[in-house]
Amino acid sequence: MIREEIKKLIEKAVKDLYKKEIEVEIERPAKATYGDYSTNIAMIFKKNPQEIASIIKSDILEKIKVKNGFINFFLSKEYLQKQVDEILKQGEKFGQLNIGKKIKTQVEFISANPTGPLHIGNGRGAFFGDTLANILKKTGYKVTREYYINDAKNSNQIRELGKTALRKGITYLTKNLEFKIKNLEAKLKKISDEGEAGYLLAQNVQKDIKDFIEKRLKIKFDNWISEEDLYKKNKIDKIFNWLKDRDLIYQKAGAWWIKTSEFGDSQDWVIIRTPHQNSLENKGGEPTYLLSDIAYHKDKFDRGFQKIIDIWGADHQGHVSKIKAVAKMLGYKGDLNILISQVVRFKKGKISKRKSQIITLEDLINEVGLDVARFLYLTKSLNTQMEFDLELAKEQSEKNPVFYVQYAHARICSILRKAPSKNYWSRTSIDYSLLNHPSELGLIKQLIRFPEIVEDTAKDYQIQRLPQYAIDLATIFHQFYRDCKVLTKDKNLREARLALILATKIILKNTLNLMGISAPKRM
RNA sequence: GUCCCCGUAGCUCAAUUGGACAGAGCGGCUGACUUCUAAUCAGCAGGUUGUAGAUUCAAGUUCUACCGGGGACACCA
Repeated sequence: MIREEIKKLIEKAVKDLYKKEIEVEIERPAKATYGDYSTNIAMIFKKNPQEIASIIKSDILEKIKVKNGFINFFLSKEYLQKQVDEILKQGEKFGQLNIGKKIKTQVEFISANPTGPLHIGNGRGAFFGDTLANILKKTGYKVTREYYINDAKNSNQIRELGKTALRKGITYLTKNLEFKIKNLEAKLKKISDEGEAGYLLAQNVQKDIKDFIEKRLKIKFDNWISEEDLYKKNKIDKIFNWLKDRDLIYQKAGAWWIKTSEFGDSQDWVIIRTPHQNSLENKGGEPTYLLSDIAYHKDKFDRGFQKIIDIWGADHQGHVSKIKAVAKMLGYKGDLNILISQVVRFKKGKISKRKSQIITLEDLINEVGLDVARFLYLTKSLNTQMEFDLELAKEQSEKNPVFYVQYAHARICSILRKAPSKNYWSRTSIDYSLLNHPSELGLIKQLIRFPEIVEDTAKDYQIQRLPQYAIDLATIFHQFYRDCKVLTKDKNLREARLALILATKIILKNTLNLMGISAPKRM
């Protein structure tokens, strides 16, 4: 990557001049006129930028200029022209990095309760998680996508669902569930336990969720982990004993508490409730959600994931410090990231009254399509509270920037279809030095940013950078389209430009692929 | 009351994690289709970044105090 090369040049210059080993940050200047890359190193270390600039020499650089204390670098034409060939040579692999070094990585996301269909809030974790997993894979991590199903028979939500199934309550009653309960009527008649009934119904709901995720959202999970399974496999008992043996839990007022306060959390928490007086069980009360989640995380750690990313909804925010403390307690040495996606809110007073109050993710997809939905979510930082109403989404879908990006791709395909000779892919015969127009060079500069975008995003998880890059690339391509006719009579120029748009097509498609958005050939 | 997130153009959101003149889309207003796709391009208008201080070469970004919005503070999950 060019950024790396420039970084090394400066570090060497600083070392030669001041005998100091330092880590240099390379940035993109705010304005293209300042240069292609820049560094603020002189300001930080209070040195003369001109002095540093003057001893840097490289044939990838056309010139170096100092302005406002920044050292600005301008890439040479020859270097840029060569990059087109590089992109064609690497094809889809361009931008593939190895910063992950095949580290076993898990991204856990969505993990919605199996009590009803996914809602628009779930969409956020869904698209974010899927895209992040794509990026981590692209940067050399060995990624597993995982979905955790909260289907424990003894949990409140499943028992409540059971009540609904047994017609003892209306907590979760919706038309959809009503229908399912009717279908299960025969089986439910033989069940009296709420947990069992809830579990049966939950499995049915979960099947729909899974279908929806795979077929409509086009997200493919590697693992679907059931909480109830953790119970069946005695993982809850095991972790309890494990903690007890190590004196990490204690009994107080009839309940069992875990010593999270000794590992960075603000307090200790209950993991086994006080048994009820009339409880038939004598081994103690029921485990809380925290204990099964500890068991689940222990399971993750034991499976050897060195990097774990949990993506949770805002309502789980209070759970973060607990699990972080638990990770320390269990001696996890890997990199545990817990990302909280802020709420997706409806604009007040604009929800249509005729329909049901809950708008599902499926409603949204039906209304605007998957590509628009994904783009709509991905452009916003996870920390932003999204304001949402279906009207706005529909309105935005017609004028959505995703079409702008896809249109650039379709345009390229159209030109390629009309190209008279089909031998533009024989790279060796192309004279790249003909790509001299500012719009051509500008396009190449944007193309070679792609690996940087991927790298930065793999490091800071700021996914919104991706759609932004796609829009910028489309804009620069459209400008090129305006300025430079590809299918000219001059064969050499034509083929050089065909090579350039082919490279653009590769990068556009790569970017869209990472976001899980289609790259249409015609529009 | 304590903790977390947020407050940026009329609206929805960005801003390379402390950098250069705060940028996109939508909406508004002007222009450009005999052309490789006008789902495009060129241009104009729109801002005291919630308020007040502090830190420094440099603050939308860090710190403090307020104001406002949301979320979390269970022997729920």
